[in-house]
Amino acid sequence: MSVFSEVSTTDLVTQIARQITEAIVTGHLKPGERLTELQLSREFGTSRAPVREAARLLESQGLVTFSPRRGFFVRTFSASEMRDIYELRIGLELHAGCLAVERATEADLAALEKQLGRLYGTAGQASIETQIFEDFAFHRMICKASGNARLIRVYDELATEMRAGITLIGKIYDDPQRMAETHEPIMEALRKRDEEQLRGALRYHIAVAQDAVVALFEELEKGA
Amino acid sequence: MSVFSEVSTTDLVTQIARQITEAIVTGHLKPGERLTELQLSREFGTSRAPVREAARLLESQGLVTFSPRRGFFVRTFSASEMRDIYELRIGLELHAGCLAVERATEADLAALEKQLGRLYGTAGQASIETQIFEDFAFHRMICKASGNARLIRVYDELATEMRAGITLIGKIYDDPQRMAETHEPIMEALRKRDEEQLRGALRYHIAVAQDAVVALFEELEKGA
DNA sequence: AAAATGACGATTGTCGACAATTGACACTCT
DNA sequence: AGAGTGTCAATTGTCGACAATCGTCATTTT
Repeated sequence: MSVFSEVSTTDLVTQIARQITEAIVTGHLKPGERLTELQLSREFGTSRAPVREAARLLESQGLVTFSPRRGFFVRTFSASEMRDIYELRIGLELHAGCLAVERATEADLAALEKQLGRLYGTAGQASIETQIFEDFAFHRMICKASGNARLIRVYDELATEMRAGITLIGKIYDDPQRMAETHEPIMEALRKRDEEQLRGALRYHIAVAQDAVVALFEELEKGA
Repeated sequence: MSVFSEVSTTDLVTQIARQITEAIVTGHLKPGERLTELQLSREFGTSRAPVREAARLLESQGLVTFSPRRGFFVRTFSASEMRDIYELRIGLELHAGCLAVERATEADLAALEKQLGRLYGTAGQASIETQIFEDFAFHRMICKASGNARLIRVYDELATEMRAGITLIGKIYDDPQRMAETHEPIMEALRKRDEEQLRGALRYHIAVAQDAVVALFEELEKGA
């Protein structure tokens, strides 16, 4: 048994992709903004090649768009795209929930309870980014409890898009305390392992978020 | 109005990615096989750069895996991964079906009927690749009828993985005629726009396929 | 003979360079 | 002035090259 931990071999491409992703979901890079390869490569202190590969990764992940001979741009989300994303999320998360009802271990449930506590903890003090992060973490744990690795991958992609969209408009969580409370019906259904109740609770919870986000995006489009 | 059709500007990367994908799903490139950049670039008559970018695309799509300093390999599927893929497909397609029940136009339904006819048409004469293709086309049309573009993107990714897996083992559709017939309950539910019946029919249909594929993969793993 | 070591070929990681293309601006002509 | 045209800087597409690294196989050591 080795006493040494592995030396990090994360290649440049992955590192760059991560940094760009972070910049996008935190709103540091704004939708529609152009990603100039040369400029980025200079900032990262690398050549253009790794930047291009990283950008391609993000493209297939839907975070940036690519136009031949014109380059990469931070993806813009329309209201209808956001509607689609949330609609897909409903299907995905309800499915995950049903699986979780059958498969979740006691440890999974305990972790969820703990995460719910963290949600309450964010009320009043944490930044909005932290609130968003913890909220997503809760829902991700439900997907995790489904035991389906492929499902989580899709969910993570969706989550990234949602975060990018939400950060864009900022104002979603007007009341953190209330935000945490709306998760209670979900947690309760999970405790009871009641599939039908969980489906209902999740569907309602996500639909509310969908309505809010879509409405904001429609507002945004009207203004533009 | 222009009389000229657009000149194809598909860049090298996309072309290469398509060709590699095709080679994988048709079994021309076998799982676990190494993708040597230099060799591929010579075959395509390009340099390594576009090949690398294409490979990265396929990686995030899950068709190839990437190991730093070792290169790209055609993805191998385990039985449990296949189970996850089909399990996710169930969630996805049932959700799509429910949406389709509400939203499908008469034209959508007519197209589905036509596609069902094509399924019968493949019986007896078409190659197994054609049968698989037409089968997937039918299910894709259900997703299309959901009107959710994001959902289709995920479905297409899953379909690619399923095709890659199925081609690997080859023998799934032992009786094309019967394969076509098993789609009848689905079509019937769509005609009646009966959500519950559609969910049941789809779930059963896909679960049968899942059982067959997973069993074959488990067989394969035992042998190896 | 088995295990450890060393060297070599093959392959990837990254870079800088050059041609091709784009978009914007200035210019011309009517 | 307005439409069209030409020019130019900025940027992308692609390439070939070189260093770093990995796997393999022969060699040495115990």
